[in-house]
Amino acid sequence: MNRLQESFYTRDVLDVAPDLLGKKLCIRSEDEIYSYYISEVEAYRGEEDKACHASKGRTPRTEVMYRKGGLIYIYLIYGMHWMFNIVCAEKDFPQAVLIRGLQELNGPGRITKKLKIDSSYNGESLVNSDRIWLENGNKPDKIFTSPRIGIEYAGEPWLSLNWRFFI
DNA sequence: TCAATGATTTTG
DNA sequence: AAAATCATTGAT
Repeated sequence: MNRLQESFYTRDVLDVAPDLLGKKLCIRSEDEIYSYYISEVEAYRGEEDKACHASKGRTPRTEVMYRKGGLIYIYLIYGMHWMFNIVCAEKDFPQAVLIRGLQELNGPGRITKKLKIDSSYNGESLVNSDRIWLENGNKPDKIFTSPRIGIEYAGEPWLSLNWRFFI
């Protein structure tokens, strides 16, 4: 067992996001353990980031992002897809990483469908949970960056920031 | 290129 | 109470 500890998550989201690439996402389902390498992520950082849900302030939905790093933030988009996010930074700093892709499994909505992740995981801790956690994996050879996807509504400068990281 | 589909947020 | 929003996907 090689589980990542809380100190990994409580750093700034811009440090955590690229470090997540190549890590293993492990999930227990019916007493079988499956693991997938993370290949694509995006950083969402604070209330001033117009693309981040926390930019509108603390609401029942975004409350979990204001808590300590290492928790899971789940929410439904377009009425049909669960998005899987990892909360970062210390308490009261709303930051999260959206997991957009796993090795041989691209698309944030397809991940949660395949792994059977739903709202019951919201607020769960990757440090303590017995059904989902992260382990050290392969260090990626090279990391690419680009602007984030699907946030046209946020406007500049957020639209141009290279806060998407992928292998 | 666009319909499906629903929790959350705002009053467009 | 009603309407708009939306970090997507898959089919046409």
